[in-house]
Amino acid sequence: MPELPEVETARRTLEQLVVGKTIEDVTVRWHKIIKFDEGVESFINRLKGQTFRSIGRKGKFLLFYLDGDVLVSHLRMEGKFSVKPETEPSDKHTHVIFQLTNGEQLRYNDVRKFGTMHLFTEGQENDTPPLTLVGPEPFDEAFTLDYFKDKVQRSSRMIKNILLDQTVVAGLGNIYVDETLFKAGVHPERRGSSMEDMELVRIQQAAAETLLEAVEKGGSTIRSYVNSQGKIGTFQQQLLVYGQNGTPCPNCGREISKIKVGGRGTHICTSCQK
DNA sequence: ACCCAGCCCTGGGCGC
DNA sequence: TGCGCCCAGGGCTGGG
Repeated sequence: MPELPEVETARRTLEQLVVGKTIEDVTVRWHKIIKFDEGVESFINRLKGQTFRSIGRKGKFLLFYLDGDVLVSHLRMEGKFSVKPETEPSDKHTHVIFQLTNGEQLRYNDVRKFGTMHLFTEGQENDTPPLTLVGPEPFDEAFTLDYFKDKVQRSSRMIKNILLDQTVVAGLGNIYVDETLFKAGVHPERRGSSMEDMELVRIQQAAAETLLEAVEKGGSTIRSYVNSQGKIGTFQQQLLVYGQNGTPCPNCGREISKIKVGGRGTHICTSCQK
């Protein structure tokens, strides 16, 4: 499940693979992925002839900058891009194909069909949902303690749910939230209003550190997720609690348990996280 | 204003 | 072998 580190890894890979290449045509096999008010045909027509100029990222969104337009893509659970020769057959989970003028194809593959693509005139993307709903990333200057305190301590929500809220802090998903809360020694079901300043500082540090380390390792490869080159990240090898239920806590040796928080599988050490 | 359940999807794992 | 069921989950929508 791509979170910030996996999306950043995809961004870096795609930058090497598509920048400078031109879209000749687009095939959309699953229309619901395309979130464009004027319709899929119009989406396709606007993209034809545009060249990829650069690739950015905001939270978990990929931003493909073209000639005046920006394609904004969210991979959700299992979306992935790849670049293949047009002669290579596509599989049944390839839902959007960008035919490039050099004989290659940028393909969007998504088993669950949860991913989305928006198209904006460049400059308008940040003033329109979904990007207006993306808050600061853990290592952004805007993610100050005062900002974080304001969002957390006035809330009765559970801290895990607050951290998963992309308007509060962008980039964390289920895996890295569990890792962050473990490192910070905070129980995921703690209410925002009960959080002390020092605990919030620890969470901020743990979130930034966890995401940056994971980016360095190329992200985590859990279940089917592999990056655009088909290569796998290695951060899953150093996950401290996610998916580690039943194994000893790396800190105290007691068993990691798995509970449900807000409907999501949650991994904790009940002795280290209070 | 806030919060949560339900929904979108499919493949894998399970019990029978 | 195959069927039915449940689970995984990010973000949006609708209802309370």
